Amino acid sequence: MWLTRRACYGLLAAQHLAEHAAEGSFSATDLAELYGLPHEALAKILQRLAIAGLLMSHYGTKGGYTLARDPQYISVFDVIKASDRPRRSSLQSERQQRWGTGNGYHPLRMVTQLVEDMLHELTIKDVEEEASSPAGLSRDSSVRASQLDDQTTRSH
Amino acid sequence: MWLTRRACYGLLAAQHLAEHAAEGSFSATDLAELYGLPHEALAKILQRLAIAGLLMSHYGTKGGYTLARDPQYISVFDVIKASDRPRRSSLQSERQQRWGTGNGYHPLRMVTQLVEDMLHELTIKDVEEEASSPAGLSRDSSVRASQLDDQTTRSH
DNA sequence: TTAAGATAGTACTAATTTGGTACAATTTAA
DNA sequence: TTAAATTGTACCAAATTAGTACTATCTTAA
Repeated sequence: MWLTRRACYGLLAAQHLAEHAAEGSFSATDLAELYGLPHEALAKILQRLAIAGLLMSHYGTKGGYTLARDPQYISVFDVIKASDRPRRSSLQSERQQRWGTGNGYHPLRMVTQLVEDMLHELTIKDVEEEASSPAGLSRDSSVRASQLDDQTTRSH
Repeated sequence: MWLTRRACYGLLAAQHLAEHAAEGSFSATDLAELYGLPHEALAKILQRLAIAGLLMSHYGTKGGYTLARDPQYISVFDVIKASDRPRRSSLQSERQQRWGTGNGYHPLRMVTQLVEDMLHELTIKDVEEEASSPAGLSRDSSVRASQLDDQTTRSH
């Protein structure tokens, strides 16, 4: 519905690196072949993830990318944002002033904020665990639990 | 970050109609002038919301739009979807087959599903209440609570 | 009955974003 | 030194999105 292709590539790569962390680094070529993705496009996204500090890049013949830190400390939000990064063009700023953090129009701010908070709490580890168990959505994830406790202060 | 302009317009209109429900109907012209939005563009979105059954349209000189049902029964997801509606073109279907409900690539499905579920439970009433009280995000909303209970089957 | 003001619907154009490619430079390991 | 990898930039094509114009239809009020 709303995930861009680039965000998908980024999440896919992050998830793969998390799942196969034991096997060392994977190059852009490796990942492109594994998932049938366009090589150059994927490479550019991996670069962005590396610049954002989410991946570590390794030059040279046996180089490639590995996760920069533990999957549970990499949020889905970070990956999406880094993958889609160069979205800060001329009009975007004007748009942000009117719809984003700016004044007026709170209702929209609320909606975006809510989604962003959720994506912020969701980690690559959660995604990777989900990918392993093909059943319904995550069972144990403390993710939404903690988020919930933050926002709904109801007696329980 | 991800809300389209049309979705913003739609949410804005829905929120306004919810907040000023007592004042009767508002025409596209009314809303466009109130918020400084392009008239024709807004009108088209209001039409879509009406077609989707979220708004009721009233012809004639003193016509306009009103909410079709109580704000607490209109989800943000519905409004966004109706506002952006004609997104079912050729490539979209191919894209959905690869990234959506289709096979492989679960991790992405999980993320989108999670967000959609949240937007599904979030209602215009929640948004409207938030707009009224400029404090932090909603306190009482049973929204995420129910969602949580659905998805995390942990002993409690 | 008529005119005004509103929605309904279609077609079209422009702008922006997105997806993808190409290529040169740099770095590392064998 | 050479091959294989990342880095970085520039660019193009396609798709989506935003917006405009115009006509038809309907309802109310004068």
